[in-house]
Amino acid sequence: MTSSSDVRVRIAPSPTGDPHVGTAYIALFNYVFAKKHQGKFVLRIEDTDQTRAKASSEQDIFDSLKWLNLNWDEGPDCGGDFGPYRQSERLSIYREHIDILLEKKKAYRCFCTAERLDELRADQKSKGLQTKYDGKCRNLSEAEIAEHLEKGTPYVIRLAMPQEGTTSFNDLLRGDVTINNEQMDDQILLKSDGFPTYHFANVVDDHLMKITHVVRAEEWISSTPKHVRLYEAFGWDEPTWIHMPLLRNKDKSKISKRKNPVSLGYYKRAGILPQSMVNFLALMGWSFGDDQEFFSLEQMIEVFDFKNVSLGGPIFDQTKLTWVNQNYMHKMNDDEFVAHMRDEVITEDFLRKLKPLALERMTRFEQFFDNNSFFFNGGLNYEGLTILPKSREPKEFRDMLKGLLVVVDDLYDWNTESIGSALKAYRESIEWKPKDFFMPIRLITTGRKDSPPLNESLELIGREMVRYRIRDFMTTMK
RNA sequence: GUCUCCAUCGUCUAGUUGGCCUAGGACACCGCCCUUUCACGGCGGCGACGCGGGUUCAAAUCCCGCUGGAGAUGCCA
Repeated sequence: MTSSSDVRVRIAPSPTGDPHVGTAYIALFNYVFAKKHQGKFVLRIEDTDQTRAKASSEQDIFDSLKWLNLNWDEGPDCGGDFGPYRQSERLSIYREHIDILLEKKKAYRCFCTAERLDELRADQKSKGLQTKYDGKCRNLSEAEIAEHLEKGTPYVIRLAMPQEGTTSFNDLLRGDVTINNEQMDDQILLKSDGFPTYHFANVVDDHLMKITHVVRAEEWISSTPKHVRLYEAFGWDEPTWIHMPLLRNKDKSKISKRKNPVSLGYYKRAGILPQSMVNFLALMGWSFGDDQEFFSLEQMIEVFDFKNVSLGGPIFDQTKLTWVNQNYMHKMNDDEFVAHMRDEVITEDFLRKLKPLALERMTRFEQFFDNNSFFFNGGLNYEGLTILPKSREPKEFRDMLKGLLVVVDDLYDWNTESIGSALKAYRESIEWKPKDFFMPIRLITTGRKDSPPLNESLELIGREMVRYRIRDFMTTMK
């Protein structure tokens, strides 16, 4: 029996984009559980995907979590006894642990090419079979392995899963979960670029960082048996597994940016107070008891118990979030209101960015708010505006906007130059006249024809709000 | 397709050891009141145990099946 002060939990976001509301959701429950038991809350950055990791995103994660007051005890910025806390800085640790498994014959080198695996998968799929590695490299002779290594054939390391029997684990919220081992794939642990996969890095790090409770989202349930087998291969004790429900879109699918704003930055920009967000997130799948809907982080910690978690995936409904926020807003005193307007809404930083766009279009300062309201607003009102170009059908206009959303999503950096070149490239690819293309975008994102230069405006409005307005407009055109 | 998880009002949920549930609260919506307008606030209304079998004196609550939803099935996490 461990004493409660031994509790150690973590969140492990990957720095691949705007900090996600789902990250905050899981962070909240980890944080509250840690505080409840006087334990430690660890922040670990999972930057093992070289193709997707984005440098600025790590700082954004820090900022977002701090904004919500979900402060961590150990992490890349503040250190701790079990660092480093950035997976890209732990490569040698993973190497050592791979060697242990190789030595124990629990893992093996796989020299199969990506092409072969694609074909294998396609073949299995066409036959209605489960897709899974066929074990070709599982029993290579020492000589064959040596030959491949000699030639420098790229390879990955796979875990040798048991091929019969079952694997079970106990989830604190769901009880025992068992799967047949035939279902289990020989999970890749180390990619050919030498980086570990999530599954491997995660297990190694959780063990070395002495994580006692893995609190993560439901989407991980199906890979937990693999993790269990990994712990077993090392001879380590498993943590307690706790799989929280998944936040959902309106259509019940896993929450996603294509269907719902998911960026914490968006909600901050949209005027949601951090305590509103935390309170609302807590209401997703958990209840305070006694029908109490409003509570602080401190109050939540006081009464927290995983027993009060309900397992149905909650729909992230902005209407209720707004209502929670309204409640907190209306409680602000004069000082709080002034401070918030000054520090969060009409900030000095924003005014400085706005000045070159706004000033030359004004003859009196009284025009400031009227001219620039769309920089501060959320959704816009399109009444009285003719947005659809005369020469285009609604259907193709809609398709253009769908493509535009993808362009907005896929843009790596969000600034005047990158926006400009991306829009230009997109327009050229679909061969629309500039007028048919740019004016509707201007109208949709700013709500007016006489707004400042488009690229600059879009940068200031922000990626998330631009995406929101395009989607919002699309719903109005039915 | 296969595996796994889940299942109370449109939405978030209470219901935790079966009876006090003719299923409670909140959001949204509708109506009324307050009010020179709007908002806030107050009062009220609408509205759910997915279906079928068991077990039991008694089931939203336990068991089985079905159906439905979701996730996983990636050298993403």
